[in-house]
Amino acid sequence: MSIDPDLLRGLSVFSALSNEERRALADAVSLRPLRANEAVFVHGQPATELCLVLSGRIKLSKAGWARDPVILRIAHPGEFLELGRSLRPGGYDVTATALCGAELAVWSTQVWRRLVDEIPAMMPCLAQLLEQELSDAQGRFVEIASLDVPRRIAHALLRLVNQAGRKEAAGIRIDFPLSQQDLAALTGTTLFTVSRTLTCWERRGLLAGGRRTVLVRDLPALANLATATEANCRV
Amino acid sequence: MSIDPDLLRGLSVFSALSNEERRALADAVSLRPLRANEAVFVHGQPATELCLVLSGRIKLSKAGWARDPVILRIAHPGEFLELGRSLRPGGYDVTATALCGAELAVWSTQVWRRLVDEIPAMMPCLAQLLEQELSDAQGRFVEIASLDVPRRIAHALLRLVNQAGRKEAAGIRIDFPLSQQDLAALTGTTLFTVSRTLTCWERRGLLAGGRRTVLVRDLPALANLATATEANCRV
DNA sequence: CACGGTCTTTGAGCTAACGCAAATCCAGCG
DNA sequence: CGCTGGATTTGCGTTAGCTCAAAGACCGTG
Repeated sequence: MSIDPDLLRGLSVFSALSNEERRALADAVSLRPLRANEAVFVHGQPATELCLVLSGRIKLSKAGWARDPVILRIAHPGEFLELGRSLRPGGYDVTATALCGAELAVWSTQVWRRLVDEIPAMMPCLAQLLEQELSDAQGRFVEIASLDVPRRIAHALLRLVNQAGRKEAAGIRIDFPLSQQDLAALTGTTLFTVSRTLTCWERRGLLAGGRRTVLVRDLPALANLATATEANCRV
Repeated sequence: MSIDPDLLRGLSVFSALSNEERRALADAVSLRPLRANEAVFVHGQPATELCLVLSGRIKLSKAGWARDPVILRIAHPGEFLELGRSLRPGGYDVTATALCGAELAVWSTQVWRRLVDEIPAMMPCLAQLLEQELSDAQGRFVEIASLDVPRRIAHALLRLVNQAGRKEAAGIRIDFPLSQQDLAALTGTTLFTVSRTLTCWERRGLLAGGRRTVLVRDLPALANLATATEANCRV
C-alpha cells in the first residue's frame, strides 16, 4: 500500500518533514474510497485507524441528548478525522459519515503511533492541529451561546463558503451536498427554522437554495447580517 | 525563582518526567498570587506567559457576539490556562479572571518552549491535555445544542460538583464562589432564567442556593433530572 | 449600624423558535 | 413517463425563555 508522497507535501502538517519521512508515511498509508452517506466509523467503535480526508467532505456528528444528532464539524480535504484519538487508545467519540463521494488516506493507529515516535518533528504539528481544532470549537461554542438562530446560520454559511466555496457566475456555491437538516444539526436548531430563514433570505436575494445545495449571491450582505446587532431576518 | 518540585509530581502532565526534569521546570517557574476578581490576562493581549492553577479557580471567558460574555470553562487546580497558546506565538483568545483568591505557577513562554524542546517526554502529555480539552469542549457544545436550559444548568452543576465538590453534612457544596450570572454565562442563558430554575429546585429540596454559592442536597435527583427525557423543572 | 453596591428574586409581557401536520417539490429509477 | 422516497415549504398553535422593571436580600465597609 503506497501512495504518492507528493500528496502529503502540500499539507502544512507534513511541511516540516523531509522527503524521506514523507515517504515513510506514504508507504504506510492505504486509500479508502467512500460512497455518499457511507459511514467511516461510528461513535463508540474502537479507534484502530486514523483517517485523513483527501477529497469529499465528512461530517462528524454526535448523538445529542434529545432531538436529532448534532454535527460537531465538517471535515474538508486536508483535515484529519479524530486526530486526538490517534495518539491514545479508546473508542471514537463521534460518528463520521461521508456527505458525498470521498477518498480517505488511512493509517492504522499502531503504525501511526510508531511513526509519530520516530519522527520527532511531527508531534508539534499535531499539537498545533489540535489547538486549531480546539480554538474553532470554542468559537462555535460562543456563537451558539450568544447568537440567535438566523445569525448562527449565517455564521455557519460563511464558514462553509470559506472552506468550500466555489465561484460561479451567479455567486459562490457551497461545493458539496448539504441538506437543511444538516445545517440545522450544525447550528443547533430545527430544519423548519432553517427552511424559513433560508427562504426569507432567498426572497431578499442573498441566497439561492436548492435541493441539498446553497448558492450565496450576496456575500457582503450575508456577512453584515451575521454580525449586525439590530438587523432581523424577517422580510 | 524556584518552587518545590514535589508540587509538580502530583500532576499527571509531569508524572512521566524524571526528578531532574521536574526540577528544571520548577526552577524556571514563578508564583503569582491573585485576589478575587483580579484578571490574569485579557483577550487579545500577547501571550508571554503560561499559567498553571495551583489553588483557586479561574474563569476563562470570551466576549459573546451580543449579550454578556460567555464562559468557556472554569480552570481548577492542576489545570493550565490557554495551554495551546504556549506553543506558538499570538495573543490570548480568552480573558482569564480569578473567581476567588488563587495562586498560579507561571512560566515565560520563551522558557517554556525551550523546556518542551529539551524534554521530549513532555510533548505527548501536552497533546493529550489538548485533546482532553477538545473533547470537553465538544461535549459542552452538544449539550448547548441539544438540551433545554434547565438541563444545561443541571449538567453544569454536576460537572462543577465533580470538579469542586466538597462534602458537607447537608450535601455537597460547590467549593468556590459562583454567581448565578456566572452560571448563566456558562450555560448560554440569562441570570433570570438561572434564578428561576434554581429557586424551583430549591423548593423541591434538590439544592440550597445562597449568595454566590450552591449546595447540592440531592445529587441523584439532580443527575436524573439532567438526563431524563420527560421531567420538567416546574414545581 | 447605617450605607452602598452586588447579587438575587419576582412579576408581567412578548416573541423567537419549536413541534406537528400536511402539502409540495424534485431527482432518480424502473 | 409515472412512481417513490427524500427534501423542502408553509401554516398554525404553543411555549420556553428573553427583556425590562423593580423590589429584596445580603455583605463588607466606613
